[in-house]
Order: sequence, then C-alpha cells, then structure tokens
Amino acid sequence: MNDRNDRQEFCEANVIHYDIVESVKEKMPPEDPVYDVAELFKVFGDSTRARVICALTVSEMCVCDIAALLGMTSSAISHQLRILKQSGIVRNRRVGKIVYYSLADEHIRQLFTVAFEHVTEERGGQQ
Amino acid sequence: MNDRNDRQEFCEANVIHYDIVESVKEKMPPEDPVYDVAELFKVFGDSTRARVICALTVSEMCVCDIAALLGMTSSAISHQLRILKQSGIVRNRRVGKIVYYSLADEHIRQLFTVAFEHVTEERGGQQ
DNA sequence: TTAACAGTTGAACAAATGTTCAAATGATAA
DNA sequence: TTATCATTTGAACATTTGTTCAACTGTTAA
Repeated sequence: MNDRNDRQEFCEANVIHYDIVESVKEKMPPEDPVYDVAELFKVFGDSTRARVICALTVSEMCVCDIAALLGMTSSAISHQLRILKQSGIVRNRRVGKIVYYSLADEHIRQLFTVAFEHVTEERGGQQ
Repeated sequence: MNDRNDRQEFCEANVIHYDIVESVKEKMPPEDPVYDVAELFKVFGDSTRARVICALTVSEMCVCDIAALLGMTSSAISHQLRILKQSGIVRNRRVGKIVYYSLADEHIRQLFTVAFEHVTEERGGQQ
C-alpha cells in the first residue's frame, strides 16, 4: 500500500528505536486475546465483583446471602452477577425460588491467589 | 450493640442461610487486600494499559516507541504509564531525553499468562 | 386462585475514567 | 544562550460504569 515495507502500521514519524518496535511488534501476543484479557481484568476490577468472587471462592451462595454478607441490595448484586455470568466467571443453578452461584473456572481462583500474593508482598514495598 | 450476638454486621432481614453466610464471612480473605486486588485488576482492565504491559513483557521501551507501536499519542501513553507506575507495575529509567519503561514485578507476567490461558481456552467454550 | 418472596430487569442518575489539546518541563546540541 | 525534542501535566470533554428505584418474573405455599 505504501512505498516502504508494509509490516509497520504505526506512524513512523516519532519512532526512536525501529528495531525494538519491530521486535516487540512480532513477539508481543496477538491483539484480540489482549483485548479479551483486558476485558476479563476489567470485570475483576470492581470491588463489589471482587468481593463476590472472593465469597464464592469459599462456597456456593445465593443472591440473598451474598447481598447480606456484603451489606448491599439484592438488585445491585444481581446486576453484578449478571456481568460475572456473561464473562463466564460464575455459574448458577436454581432450586425453587433460590438461585445459587458458584465459580465457573479454576483459573479465577488462581488469578486471585497470585494477585493476593502481589498486593500483600507490596505492603511497605516500593512506592 | 444489638440484642443478639455481635458477630453479624450484615442485615439479618433477608439472609436465607445463616450458617453459610457466617462460614464464608470467617473464611473469605480480609477486606483490605480484596480492595487492593480489585484496584490492581482495575489497572489491568483498560485495553491500552493491557497492551502497554504486553509490550513491556517483551522488552523495555521508551514512551515514544510504545506510542508508535500502539498507534496512539505520547501524551495518552504517558498518562497511562503514570497510572502503571503509581500502581507499582512498571519502573522507569532516564537516559538523556528518553525515558525507558519496564515491568516492575514478575507477578505481572504470571497474571497475564494465566489470564491468557483462560481467554484462549474459553474460545468456543461455555456461553 | 392468591399472597409472599427470591431474583431479575430497565431507566435514571451521579461518579469515575480515557483521550485530546495546549502548555510546561527537562535534557541535548548548536 | 537558544532551539529542538521526549516527556509530562492539567483542564476539558465525552463515554463508561455502578447503584438505586420501581416494576416485573417465576416459584412456592395457602
């Protein structure tokens, strides 16, 4: 399309280190999964949802109990559970009027475990 | 403070399973770290920052090159790098006019690796 | 059927957030 | 010194987002 090689889509004007930019462009993970990862982290990045997930780490729970545990309304929790379900983070099963939610994937636990290690080590750490 | 026992701060009105709520309340991780974890995930949860982090996974880079690589302005990148630095996710070193940024912690790589596994396994998975 | 209750849903609102733009640093070279 | 360039910063703006409120499902029990 252009006069030069077509593998650089970025604006050439301000690049300082061509070789590094090229190398990183080749080696960094493909775009789409990165957006998916960001989307996953975004879902984790709300304190209410994070607390819900931590609760479900311990035990399956119904909406009512989660709301009571966290001191919030069932409506607010239900809204968040819907987001968590859409993201494939939680599952639910219905027993009569009650809907029980639980974690859908073992990765979730793993991610929170590593994240906890990070923030607890950080205590009194750099900056 | 109340007539009953004082270990339940939650609203009793709508709790269905007292025992489970009590049990989860005891076993779930303490509040403060959960908020820190949510904060960490929130920083990861922006696609620009996630892409910056993925780039820095490959190599240390300067602001200019990151901006060129991602097709964004240096200003936008600088704003995000500031957030990443404040969160202890990246470090920087200055060489003349140029400021190089790199990942500050090995946990970052680990978290992104597990997250990538999750989203790639999910492809064509449930829901 | 009716009443009661767990849960869901949509609209509305306030609060938080990311990018742009312009101006300001801070370092190099002339 | 002055000019140039990489980077930073603050204000402004549009967009996104979480909670509340009210109404609505859908199931159980009378």
